[in-house]
Amino acid sequence: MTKIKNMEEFAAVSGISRPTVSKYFHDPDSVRATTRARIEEALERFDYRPNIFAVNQNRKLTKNIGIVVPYLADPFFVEIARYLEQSCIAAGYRPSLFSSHGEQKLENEILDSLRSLKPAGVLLAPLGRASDRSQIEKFCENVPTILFDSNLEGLGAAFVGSDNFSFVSQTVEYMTRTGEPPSFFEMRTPANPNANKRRKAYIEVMERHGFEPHVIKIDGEGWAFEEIGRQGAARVLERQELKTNSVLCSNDRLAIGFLSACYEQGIRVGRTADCALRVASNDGHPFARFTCPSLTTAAHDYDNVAGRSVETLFELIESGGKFSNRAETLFPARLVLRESA
Amino acid sequence: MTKIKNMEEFAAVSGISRPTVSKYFHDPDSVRATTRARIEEALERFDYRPNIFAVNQNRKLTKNIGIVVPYLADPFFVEIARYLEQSCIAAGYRPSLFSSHGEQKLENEILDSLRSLKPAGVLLAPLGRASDRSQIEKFCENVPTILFDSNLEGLGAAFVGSDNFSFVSQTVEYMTRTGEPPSFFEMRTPANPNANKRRKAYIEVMERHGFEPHVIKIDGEGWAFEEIGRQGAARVLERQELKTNSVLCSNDRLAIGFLSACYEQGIRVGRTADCALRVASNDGHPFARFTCPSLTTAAHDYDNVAGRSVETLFELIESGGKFSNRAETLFPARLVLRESA
DNA sequence: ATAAAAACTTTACGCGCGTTAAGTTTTGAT
DNA sequence: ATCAAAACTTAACGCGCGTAAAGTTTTTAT
Repeated sequence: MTKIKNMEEFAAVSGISRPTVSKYFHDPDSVRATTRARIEEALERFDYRPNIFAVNQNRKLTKNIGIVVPYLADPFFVEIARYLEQSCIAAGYRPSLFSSHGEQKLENEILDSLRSLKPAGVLLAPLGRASDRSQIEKFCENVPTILFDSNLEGLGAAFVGSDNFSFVSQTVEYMTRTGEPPSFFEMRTPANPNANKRRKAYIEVMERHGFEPHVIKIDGEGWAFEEIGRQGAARVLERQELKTNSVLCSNDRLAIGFLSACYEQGIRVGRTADCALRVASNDGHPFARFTCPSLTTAAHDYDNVAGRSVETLFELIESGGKFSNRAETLFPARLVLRESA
Repeated sequence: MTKIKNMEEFAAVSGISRPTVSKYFHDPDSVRATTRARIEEALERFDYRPNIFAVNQNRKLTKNIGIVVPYLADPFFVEIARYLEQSCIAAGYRPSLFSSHGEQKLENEILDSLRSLKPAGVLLAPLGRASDRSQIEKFCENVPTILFDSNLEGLGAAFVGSDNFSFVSQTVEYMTRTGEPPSFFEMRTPANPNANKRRKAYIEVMERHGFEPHVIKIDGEGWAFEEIGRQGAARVLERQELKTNSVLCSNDRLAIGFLSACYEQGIRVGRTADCALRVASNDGHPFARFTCPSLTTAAHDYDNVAGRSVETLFELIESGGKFSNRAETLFPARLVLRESA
């Protein structure tokens, strides 16, 4: 069996002309059934596939899709990325995964190298506060981009994410209904715009129920949320800054740190009578099941956020890269009751 | 300012001929200093960069490097991947990150799509037991590949990983020195060859110290180690199958599940007198700091494993893709003492 | 059966760059 | 100043494929 070097040779052994073979690889349904059969039969005898570099050089639009997440060490983004990758592959695209690892410089570099990939579209979960807004703006002008998870107002052709109000209202209402109203535990300078929306939602829901909001802001920079949460919680607990026996953490990774601090100080967390504190949180982190105690949390609707993101991107690509108006789709959270609250 | 379309135009505005410009982009030091200066000056005035598809089509060897990990939801691999990515970029290569997500089908697909990327080299952490050995073998014949983390005997040009004996001997010796000898807690059918080496090391070290080894094998398939560990531990604890008050988990993710089960059953874990059980583990998982109690573990030497892997790959690339013999480099573990043991 | 439409074939050019060959200029050592 | 080596320039071909144009065959509709 001779090695097939290029489409010319493959066309020869399949008995079909090269332009038709080229058409087939672009879209198998664009050729006659009998032709398709002959090509596919040849495809089984010889393992040929078009040189993607040559293909991408000559097509105006590649089949590449960029997936950018801010922090891959967060299993939440890994989950989302996995779903996005597979949806892209299923639709015949070639996804490439990138993580900004929490750094603006890296995010910019990724956008830069993404540009040269001439992608059909990009799914971008930006860093948020640390993002270089002007760079992302420029990027979105040239490349069809859907923002997800973290919304940068006005940027990208559309945004798909979670409804932060839904997260917080569910957790706050659950906690107040079954116990004392919670304090809100967050970073002083959150990395992510979702955090601000969650704080606002907390205040609004608390006031609506006639409770006085109590926001605890802890110091810390960067994306090492667990450690920041642990140290912040340690201080808060030592100084007894909690007004009630109930805490709502802005996100699960802070909560993981919080629970760690509680354990270290011998403070028993849970909803049972023998516990001194209840802790709930937001995100539905994959590890929330394994904290001690297991973490009550309002979970992202992973499947819908990821699914809608790719759907929207495909629509965008088919629309030629532009939408007439920028839609924002928000999915509500699903409250997951566990032992911590 | 006119837009530069291709190298021809860029050569024109820089006043240098296209072949020389091409040479510059291949290696800036290969042209005369004055020439380099003129090109770089033009580079500042116009933002041009070579079309990577055209470049890759024509170069025998691309500057692409594939990084494949078995399970990205494990932050351990994210850490390694981050280091590998940055080393590749620093060396002028373009890394692409892939995760097999624990599935053989995906691992094979990744190798397949990697082939068409014509990479200069690949850093592959295989699934292990779930890997399709023959597929990986074929792949390694055609693409310069360094295996890391998980060794498949004889495959790849070299292997870089951790010395499992060092992990287990340190943890076992520490535990026996400061308390009772541990039972070994692992999956009956581990996903990874490292697990087997750890078991063997456990048995050897125990026997060397005159203790009877006690291996506890729990059921469970797949890569959801935390949940497998939790359920397995729950059974073990209920049936009181432990011979001593001391457990060594094969890896940190199992240990996270183990600690979770202990907490659920009200079993206090730690090295202090008021604790019923000591639990240690292996890997140095980024979350091990935040378990309750914090997890004593033998940590991978991340930096060295990652650093040596890329170094070896670069050597391999420079050697033309073949080594005369297949070296296996193992780095010892670093024992991290925390509260759990 | 017949004509129009659809799908195909052949031919040929272009994409952007790597690379080579032959000739020219610059460099640096003597 | 002299000359060989080094670095450059011009010219040209090739990579593998997209794609367009013109002509031919097959399909579909009437």
